[in-house]
Amino acid sequence: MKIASWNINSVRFRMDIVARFLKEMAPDILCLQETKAENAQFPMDALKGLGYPHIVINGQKMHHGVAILSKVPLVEDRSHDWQDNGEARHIGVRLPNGVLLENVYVPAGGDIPDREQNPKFGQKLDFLGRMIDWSSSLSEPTILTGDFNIAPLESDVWNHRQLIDVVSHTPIEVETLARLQASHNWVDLGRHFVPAPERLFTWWSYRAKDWSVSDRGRRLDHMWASPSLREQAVSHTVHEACRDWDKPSDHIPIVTEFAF
DNA sequence: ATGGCTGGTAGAACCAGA
Repeated sequence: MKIASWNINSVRFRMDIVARFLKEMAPDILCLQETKAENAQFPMDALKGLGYPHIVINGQKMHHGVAILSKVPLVEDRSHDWQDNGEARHIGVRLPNGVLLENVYVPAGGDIPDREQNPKFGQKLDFLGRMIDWSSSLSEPTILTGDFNIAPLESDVWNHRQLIDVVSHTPIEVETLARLQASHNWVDLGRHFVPAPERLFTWWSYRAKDWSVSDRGRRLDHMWASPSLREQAVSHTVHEACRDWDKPSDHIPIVTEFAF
């Protein structure tokens, strides 16, 4: 089973590349973040028509929003409000084999890496704190994927020294993400298959003149699994070509294949 | 030269992303 995750930055605006990705890569499941659509606006029929009849969504007006598209039945869908303000940033399901799949969109955290000056940064850390509480009591095999908005390792950014004070790579964020990882001994499948310090990015700013020439990327999107699932993960790939498709997202899709 | 852009929404000299 191939499970993909992609911050799509508006699912309606990017239906063409979503369709292209589903046709070319044919994942069994695609987790989307930043769908930017209310539930009533979600392109349900078009996506079902592409061979993904099982769809769960958690959307809101204008911002955020997550969804899971699947070829296989999904059960027990529910969402956690780790942001504690009603924002649509999580949806989770159980797969036919019993494995839990959790799709999360961690808040970006604003510009200034300081709780006092920038409440959004505090919200981001608090969001992760609630995830740690949840993760610490997990007892079932689980896949946690999505846009974590943190690049934890030095080799997860184009320049560690230049980004050390930039939100997404600051020490407090990296430490907090490490506590989340330790709370369930999560396996970081990206680095399981592409060990540091090999280059591995999933996001490039829209502002670069040519994203691939400057290559100022960060690894913000992740696929984590419970330790009991480690041996069932068979590959992990990121699809940089999608960053050059028409009207691209600033994130690229990541795909993990599991032997189930 | 990490903001130089982007989408959604309103109809902004906007907001948020990261």
